[in-house]
Amino acid sequence: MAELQLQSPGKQPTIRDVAELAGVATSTVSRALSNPGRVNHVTRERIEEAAAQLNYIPSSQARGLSSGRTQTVAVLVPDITNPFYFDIIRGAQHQLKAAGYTQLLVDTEESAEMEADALQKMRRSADGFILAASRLTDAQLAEAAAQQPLVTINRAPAIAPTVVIDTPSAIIQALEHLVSLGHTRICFVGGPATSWSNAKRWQAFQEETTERKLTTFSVGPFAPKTTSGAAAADAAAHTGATACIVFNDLLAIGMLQRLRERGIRVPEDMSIVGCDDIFGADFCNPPLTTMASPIEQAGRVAVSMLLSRLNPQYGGTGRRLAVMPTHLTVRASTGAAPVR
Amino acid sequence: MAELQLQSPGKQPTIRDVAELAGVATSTVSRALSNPGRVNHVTRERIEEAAAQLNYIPSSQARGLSSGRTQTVAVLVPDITNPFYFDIIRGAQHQLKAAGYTQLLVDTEESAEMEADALQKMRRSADGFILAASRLTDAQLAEAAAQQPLVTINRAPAIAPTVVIDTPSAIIQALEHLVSLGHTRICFVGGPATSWSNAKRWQAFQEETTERKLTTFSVGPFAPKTTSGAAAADAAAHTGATACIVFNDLLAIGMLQRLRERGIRVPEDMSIVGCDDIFGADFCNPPLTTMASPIEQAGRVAVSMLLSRLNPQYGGTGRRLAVMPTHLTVRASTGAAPVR
DNA sequence: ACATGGATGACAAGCGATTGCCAAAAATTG
DNA sequence: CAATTTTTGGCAATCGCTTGTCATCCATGT
Repeated sequence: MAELQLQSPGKQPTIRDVAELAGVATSTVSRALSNPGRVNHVTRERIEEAAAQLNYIPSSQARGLSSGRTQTVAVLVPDITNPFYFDIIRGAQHQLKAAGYTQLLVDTEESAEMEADALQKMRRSADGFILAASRLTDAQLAEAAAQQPLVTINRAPAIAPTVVIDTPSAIIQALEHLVSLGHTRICFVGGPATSWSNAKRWQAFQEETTERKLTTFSVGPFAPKTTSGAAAADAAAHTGATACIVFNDLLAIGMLQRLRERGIRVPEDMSIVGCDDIFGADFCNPPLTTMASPIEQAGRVAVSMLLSRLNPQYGGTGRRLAVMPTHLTVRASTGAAPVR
Repeated sequence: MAELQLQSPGKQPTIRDVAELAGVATSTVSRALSNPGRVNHVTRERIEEAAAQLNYIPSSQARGLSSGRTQTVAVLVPDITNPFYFDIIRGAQHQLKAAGYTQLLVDTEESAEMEADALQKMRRSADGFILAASRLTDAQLAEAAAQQPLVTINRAPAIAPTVVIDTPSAIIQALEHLVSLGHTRICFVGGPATSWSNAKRWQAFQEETTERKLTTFSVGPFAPKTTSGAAAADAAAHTGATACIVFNDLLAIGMLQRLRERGIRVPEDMSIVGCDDIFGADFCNPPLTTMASPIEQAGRVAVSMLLSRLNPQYGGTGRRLAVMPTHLTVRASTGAAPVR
């Protein structure tokens, strides 16, 4: 492929070269390429042949300049190294590529400011945004949503179209599981204060434990990283709880390590339930009981929602909310409550 | 910030609006913004003020169209969900952002074809490319390198500027470690056939084991995923080796799981050494002895090399090769050879 | 006070595509 | 076969910015 690359490397063929070779006007080439059906079948074939021969690739810059669209979607995640997000990233990437879009990945480093900044700086260069676990305030988010098309993941609906992972219901499953194992003193280990998911999980935890008349504790907030696990483990152990429901797997895995160091056995002395079922949850020690969800699918759905908004002609339901189901995956980090 | 957003949402301010507000020509605005020093201090301030007031962001499209540069670099990785790469991605992202560039992330899904395709399709939209663990043949790579600026990571030098992680020397360290533990029958568990790193590691393994007169085996190739670990573990166990040096941590972690299932104890019956020290290597069971390297730094260095090529005026050494040091991190997956 | 040179900033020509408009050609109809 | 409709494809304006060219202006040296 690409054998007759005789032009000097720097010179890319333009639409004019193609038009000349095919013996038509540039506008015809443009239409043949981006709006087939508007051009004669034979002519189009001739044009496509010429384009292929020249190894012509339209300049997305020029295309964007005149059409106003960039065929690009920016995906903002708080932490690129958090395995939770790369399933989202991959899901989004798949769906975007299928639709001929390019993905712009931005790591906002858990900072609302960087997030707002990226949103602002890229508003010209992206047709739309996917905000995964946005750290923005409701007001900031509303403002951003007013300026450009965006879809959020794990964020309050109503402000913008959103894909939520139904962790509250997973919390209930987790509590049921723990109660059935005899636990009555349960601790919630909280994630970032600005995380909407965290708030929802905490809320579900409170409601459910109150109803079941369980003794509860809570510690946190902690950064959602394994390195915060030590502090979280110490705090949780100090409460006297026999089981913990942890904001996410990263934190839970960090706790596992610390508890082991301290000689607190999991699950004999303390049961741990994580959330997300990320890469690593199945091979840590002990393997983590966790609330699993179709994260990659969440990424795909978010993109679909965004694209149907960007290209209303393709139809699409235009729904503003998608809820992803979750289920508890029981592994070895939960067990019967210790006898007192 | 951005309080007087009175324009209708769709209409972005252009350079003309800024020029008008500041009372100068558009060209002056352009120069003031992208080439300060070419414009009077006071005038520039006035322009900057006007720009800020209008919340003006230059269109990267238009800018790219006339300048020929896109201020964008594409980073191609074989598998976005492989933790090894996200350190590279993050390193690259940091360095790119610092230089005012945008990162385009592409997951080539371990496919040489997708890689070549992306390289081709994006040649107009990116100023340069970073190819992490390229799966291209030497010929394809040479062709690509002739068409556009690119830097490879973990790929033969000479064809293009490269950042290599010095795993061969790490292999030697690993062998030394295993020999000192009494192992004499060692198996190399190979990664993808198209991986240059794999070839280099295998070569180093062979040379060193020959010199030390060790009994060696090799199995593979295997896909670098935990799911391939089962097959790899079975094959390795079958050889009768007492220790394995595994292409990467992903595969090694997969093997760990399988060996456990089969009742083969690690490290009592079999020692395992991984490579890369990825996320998870420290908390798997048992924690993995592995060859660690500054992966994020590799990403940063690759970007630096690329940028100094794209912007020769900024100087930069223009070196074509950077070697990242590695060292063995001993954890619990290696131990004394079993007594026969 | 005059010539000189360096800053400064206005003008206008592109960059490579898209797209509205319209004329020519082809297909359809009565 | 003429009249009408539908297709087809060319012209040229336009998108927002960069940049080469050149006139103007001011500070400097003599």
